[in-house]
This record gives sequence, structure tokens and C-alpha cells, in this order.
Amino acid sequence: MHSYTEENYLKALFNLSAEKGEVSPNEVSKQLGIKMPTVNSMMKKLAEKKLVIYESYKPIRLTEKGKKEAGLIIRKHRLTEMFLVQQMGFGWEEVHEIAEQIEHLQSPVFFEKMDALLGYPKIDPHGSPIPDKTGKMEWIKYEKLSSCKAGDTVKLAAVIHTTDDFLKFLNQRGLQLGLKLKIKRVEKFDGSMEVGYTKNPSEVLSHTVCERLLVERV
Amino acid sequence: MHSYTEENYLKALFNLSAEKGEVSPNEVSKQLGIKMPTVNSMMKKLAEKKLVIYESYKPIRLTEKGKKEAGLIIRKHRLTEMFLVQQMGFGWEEVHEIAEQIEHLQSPVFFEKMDALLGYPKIDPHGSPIPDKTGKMEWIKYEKLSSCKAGDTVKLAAVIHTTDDFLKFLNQRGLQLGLKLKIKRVEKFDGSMEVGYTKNPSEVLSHTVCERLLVERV
DNA sequence: GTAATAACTTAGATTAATCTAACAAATAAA
DNA sequence: TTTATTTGTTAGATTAATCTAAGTTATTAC
Repeated sequence: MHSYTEENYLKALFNLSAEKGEVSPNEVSKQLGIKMPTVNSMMKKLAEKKLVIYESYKPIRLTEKGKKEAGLIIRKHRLTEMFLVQQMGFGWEEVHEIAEQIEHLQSPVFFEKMDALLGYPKIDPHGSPIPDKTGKMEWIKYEKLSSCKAGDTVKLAAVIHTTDDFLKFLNQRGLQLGLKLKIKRVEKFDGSMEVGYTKNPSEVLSHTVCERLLVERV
Repeated sequence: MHSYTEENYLKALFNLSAEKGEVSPNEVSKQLGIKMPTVNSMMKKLAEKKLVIYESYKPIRLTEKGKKEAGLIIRKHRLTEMFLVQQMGFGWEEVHEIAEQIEHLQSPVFFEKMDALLGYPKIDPHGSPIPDKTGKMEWIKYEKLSSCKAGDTVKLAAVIHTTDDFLKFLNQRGLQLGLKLKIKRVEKFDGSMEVGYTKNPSEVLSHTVCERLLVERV
């Protein structure tokens, strides 16, 4: 359908515009590590194909068609991550790079098989929602750990900004999805938190970390 | 390392030159569905990279380096086919197309994991040997069914020229690897054979089919 | 052994995706 | 509000992979 390259732009646009619904060429350029003039001409091309709405000096917006296409690529990415973890035994910090490649495969049966083998999962190994077959995706309304208070007990539901380093950091501390955390103390001046959980009665997490952990109340 | 395109040329060269050790540009052109001038310039490029030996109006030969690279791609292809059949439940007629894409992924860990999960298989689902980690591959010396005689009992060991149609033909007749066949009759004038096996006491196979089935004596 | 055919090569054009250099517009700072 | 900075655009070049058209070399057929 679309080229490998176009798919990567669509994905970047989808992720970057998630909050505001629009992105600047500059952001896309930085995200993909591609120079602005290249982004510019690609946006013209995607606009031709009715995947984005784009006018000079105005922000870029995905069309409905563009959102759908992007959602379907992200679906393939997240299904793949789930497959790599659940069926192949990879760690959650290892799967992103592989999924970046597999997401571009053109083979509906392959992804349908994955989906079926996994029992039609709704989330990926990091707790991010897997878009449905129409490309639509919805985040469950989790709270950030950073917005919780001392005394709260919560369950780790998702991780955002999942770089390999961050995931390894969590691995080292035995922090995984589903883990029940008791918030023991919140440091006012820097927002760091002391939490306790099964394997570790006292762990201090920086504000930056707490901002990246999404939790459910228990 | 090499581009997707280069990899496809290497694979084609490997397969086409398997018997004689050399190929003509014309054969490559037909195999890949690419016009001769394109093949010509790609051969110059691969010669630059020391992957092939090529001089005008002479046949093309892979260098040792070229054979190794090609072998490693075929390794990835066949490991993938095995994975798709054994771990994901695909039929042997469905896997080629998917493997054509996955073989180009750049992720050693991914293929190592596959290999391990499969128990380091030596053959793919069609009985073709999987090259080792150095790209080397050896065919076990099977016999063609067509070279057997009435009264022989053999075991189906591999299938060659495995088009989807042919594999579906075999599926319909319950012919699968490992199956024990008794040769009941060989028709002299057209080389067709009547064979019997568990599910089917009498099946007539054309000479063309018998040429594509490799067997071991039992 | 020449002529016809097939195979091969060269030359030059095209498309996709990228870049740099230079210019234009919008935003931020003074 | 003028200037400086950042952001965005245009123009033109580059590389990889392809093509068509035209010419060249081998091979096959007579």
C-alpha cells in the first residue's frame, strides 16, 4: 500500500499529534532524524494521498484516512511486541527494535495468526493499547504514579516513554506490570516517592520515573 | 549490511547457480522479473562489493563472500518457514511469501531465538537443508521418487520446486514429509507411478510430480 | 560460413528518498 | 517595534533501483 518510509512518517505523525491533534514539521524532523526539507516534501506527498492536511506554515494534521493507516501500523507493532514477549520469551526491553521492522510486513494472515495465538490482546507488553482492526485505539484512563499520595495503594498498569534504558532500570528493581505498590512517602521538594512492594519494601523513585508510570487504584 | 534489493539478487544467484556454479544475466532477469540492463548494473555493483565475479559476456559466479551472505539469507528464510509451521501453525504452502519478507529483517537475536525455540532444526518444512551460521548448506543425498522401481518402499524426505499449487496438490492427497510410500507400479511410457500409503492404497502420480519428490529408502 | 535470433551491454530517463544551500516567514528578544 | 533567532520553504544535487531504446556480441539455424 504505502512505502516503508511513508509508514514511518505516518506513525511519527500519529504519535506526535496524539495530544494536540497536530504537529509541526520541525517536530517530525527531530523525531525521525530527517532534515526539514525532506519532511516538507514528504508532507506534500502525503497530502496528495489524502493522508494529511497540510498548508505552508501551518501545522500538519492527519486525516481520518491517515489516522486509520497509522493506527493499523501501530497495531502491527504492538501485536508484534506482545508476540515477542509472550510467545518467544523476549524481555519487554528487547522488543521495540524488532517490532519496528516487523510492523512493515505486508501479510494480513501473519498478524491475524499472531492475534489469535495471543488471544486477541488489548494491550502490549508496556501496557499501551493495541488499536483494533479499524485502526482505532483508546487509552484507559490511568493515573500517573506521580499524582498519587502517600498511603495510596496502586497497581502498575502501563509504562510510557519506554526507552530500553528505562525498561532495564525497571527490570533491575523488579518493577513489572500488575505489581502492587504501596506509596510510603512523597518528598515535597523534588516529587520523589518511596514505595514498597513484594520484593522490595523500600524503593525511592524520582519524579521523572513516577511521571512515566501509569497506575490503577486498588 | 546489504540492501533488501541486493539480498534478493544474492539469493537468486545462490539458487540459480547451485548446480553449475554460475548463472547468466538472462536467468537472473527471468528469476527476479527484472529487466536485463538492471541486472547488468546490479552485477557491476555486486562485483564492486566482491560478492560476485563478473566480466562482460561471461557467466556470473558468486565469490565465497557472496555465497556466505546468500547462505545466511537462505538460513533466515528457512528458519522462518520452520517457525511459521511449527510454532505458529501455518501450513507448508502458506509460509514462503511471509518468509520472503522476514528473511530481510536485521536482528540476530530474533533469528537466534527462533532457532533455539525450534531446537536448532537442520531442515525446513519442505525438507530443504537450513544453512548453518556460517552460511554453509549441504543437501543430504536423497533419491528422486522418479528413479525408484516398482516394489520399492520409500519415505518422503523432501519436496523440490515447492510452489503453492504443488504443495496444495500434495495436501489434498495427504502426502507429507515422513510418509512411507510403497511403489506398486511404474508406467513405462510416461513414467507415472502408482503408489500406496496409509490413507490411500492407490494413488497415481505423474512423472513431473515424481521428479519433485525426494525420498529415502526404508 | 553467413544470416537470423537471442543474449548482453551502454546510454540516458525516471522515481523515491534523501541531502545542502539559500531564501522567506513567524516568533521571541531587546 | 525593530532585530535576532528559529522555523519553514524552495531549488537543485545525489543515490539506489528501476526502465526503454539502441547498439554489440554470441549463438543457432540454414
